[in-house]
Amino acid sequence: MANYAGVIVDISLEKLDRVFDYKIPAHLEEVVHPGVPVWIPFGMGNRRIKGFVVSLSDTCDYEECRVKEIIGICEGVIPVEGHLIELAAWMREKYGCTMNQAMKTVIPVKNKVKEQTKVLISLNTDKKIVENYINDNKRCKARIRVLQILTLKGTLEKEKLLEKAATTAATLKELQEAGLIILQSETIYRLPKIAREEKKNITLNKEQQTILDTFQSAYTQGICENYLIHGVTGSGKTEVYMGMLETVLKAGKQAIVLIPEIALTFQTVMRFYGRFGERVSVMHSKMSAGERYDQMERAKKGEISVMIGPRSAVFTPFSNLGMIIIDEEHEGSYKSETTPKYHAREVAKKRCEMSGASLVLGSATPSIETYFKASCGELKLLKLPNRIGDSRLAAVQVVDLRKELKEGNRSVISRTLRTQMQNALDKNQQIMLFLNRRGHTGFISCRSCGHVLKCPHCDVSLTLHRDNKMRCHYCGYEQPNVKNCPECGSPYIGGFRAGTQAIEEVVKKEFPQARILRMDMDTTRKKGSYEAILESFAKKEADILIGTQMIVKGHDFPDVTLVGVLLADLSLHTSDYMAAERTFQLLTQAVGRAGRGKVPGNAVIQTYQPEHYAVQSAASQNYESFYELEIAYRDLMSYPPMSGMLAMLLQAEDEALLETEAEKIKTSILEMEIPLLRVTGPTPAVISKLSDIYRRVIYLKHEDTKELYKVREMIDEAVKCEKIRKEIRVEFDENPLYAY
DNA sequence: CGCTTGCCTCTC
DNA sequence: AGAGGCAAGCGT
Repeated sequence: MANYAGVIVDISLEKLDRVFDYKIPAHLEEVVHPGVPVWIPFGMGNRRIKGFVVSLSDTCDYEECRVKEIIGICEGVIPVEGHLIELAAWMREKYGCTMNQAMKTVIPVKNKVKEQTKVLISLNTDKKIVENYINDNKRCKARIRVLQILTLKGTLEKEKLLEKAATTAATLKELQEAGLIILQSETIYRLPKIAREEKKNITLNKEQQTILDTFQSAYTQGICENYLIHGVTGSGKTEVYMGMLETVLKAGKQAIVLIPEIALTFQTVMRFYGRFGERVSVMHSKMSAGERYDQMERAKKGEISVMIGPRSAVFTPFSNLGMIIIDEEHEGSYKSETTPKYHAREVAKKRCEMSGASLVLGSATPSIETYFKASCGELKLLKLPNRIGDSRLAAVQVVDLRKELKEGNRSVISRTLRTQMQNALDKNQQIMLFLNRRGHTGFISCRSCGHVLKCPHCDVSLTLHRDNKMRCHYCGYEQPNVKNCPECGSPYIGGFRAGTQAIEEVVKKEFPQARILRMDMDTTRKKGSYEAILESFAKKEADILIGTQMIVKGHDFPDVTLVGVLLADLSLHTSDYMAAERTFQLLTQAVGRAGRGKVPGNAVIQTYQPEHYAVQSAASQNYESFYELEIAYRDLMSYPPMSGMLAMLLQAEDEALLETEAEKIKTSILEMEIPLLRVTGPTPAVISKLSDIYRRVIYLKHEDTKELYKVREMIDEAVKCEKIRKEIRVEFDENPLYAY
């Protein structure tokens, strides 16, 4: 029996980021294991602090007489088994955070958060009594409206009912007192109980079945492989996931399904729920910590076998994990923005490795990194090249906006797009217009020839700053702004200013008879409005939906036959190396929205750079051709995945100090004399000043990520022994998704 | 001369 | 993080 426990204290501080030994009192011997949260006396005052047991031992390396005893087990925190502790240790190494930070990400902690509930209202009596009541109380118009709606719809949410009946809570109270309706509170995350009718036998097509067979035969032989399912939009990946899940569940194991944003794929969730019923649980991204905790607890207790959720669901404490599925694996939301800046894909891979589970990645547009791994054989590539049923991929046309301008059309809508829109409207079909705007990173491009000003050293777009200078955010290169295009001399060169509002106005003017919905940050600010807009569009209450990225994902609209991408260039020139990849993904997903039903779809991509390979490959829906060109670019420029990249963000209030210290840090890195290490910067970050704190970035590149970790270690050490002024805050990010 | 005040150290 | 230790700062 172990006498001592190694404990990590719940204080996120580098100096305390180590294991402390504690005695295990006899009465706790049975319950103290690695992963168990405990109360411990800490410091001179013996204040009661939370800690996590990470190891057990018979001896201790510390003066026996000074070792204190564990007070007790900490309730309200789910203890996890050793695997997750190991995972936390791995995260500490990989992402350079403290053990405590890693533990906190891995272990679900209960916070006292007010329980979010919604009130459901339904009729209490049979229709006769209601009818009588209506007849007896003809004057009470509001009450009658409420009753009529309820007779029609059954159960409704309080807010919705009030809105529909155009009345207030007072009416409901009176009805409740009269005993005609019942109000019941329900925790908001609980999914509506839906009929299991969806459990109809789904027949897989040949391609789907082949993939499933491959998986099954390996799985039943106990071989756990990692897979990438590359399936075009609408190829029925979800059905394959379901088949795989069934195999895993049959083997008595549990599975985690990661999806980018729960709200976006509500339909998908319902399908899983319909098929596996009570064994499934869901974690909302909007769920409170307490609600997430409840779900985690259910998982720990073994009440459920499948957890569906966003990136944090990767830590679901299943003890017998058989598989992790990551749907839309290319999505950026799988990477955490806060320390530890982990990528769910990497964590999932590690977790699968540890518990002998299979990893299944799926996407229509896999990230370059993943596809690269697949081509190296690290992942087994499975393909679904065709859509299911008789729906076909949309026919895509690329419109050259330079030509359009030359021929006198200065509208945001090209003549081709206008004609197609008119066609669709005439046929009573729906249209989606998509503006792939991302931030206002002010790149400069030529309207005449499409030329974009780029950094001669880094091959990313230069960004225009207020001082009218153009800068590269990787290396700090700068040059004055230009008046004429350096390629063709045209004066029509400048930045873009386009918003969904402006476009809505243009469309209104051109198609006054069409009903238009707009979806962007402004119109979706209010809670629930996001779903409301999509629902309204699905019900065909509008002909045209105009929106940003958010309209591309999830949700099938079978009546959408035309998709227009208004300005493909917008995402093409965000100033980082992933711009082309992101553009290709967005365009492919956008184009994939068209023709999901029986009528074949059309798509129009408008751009000033029709020859760009991201545009070309998206138009021809050819992932492989895009990949080949993109990986060559990454290779040439030593960007990930061909090389490891580490962003180092330096922040301070004093700009001058920051500048000198940043230079010093760079020098000290260079003094390490790591062969083949490339260091760029320091350069002002994209957001060079944030709430009065100045920001500089240094980028490090090396083929071997271990060399980059060495640099990080050196800097961490320098921070610890204050070789780096403590006014400077240092933060690291491995393979950053966006430029800092 | 003694008491407040702010930095430094240590925490099993 | 937070409590105790210790030396510089200030008031009687």
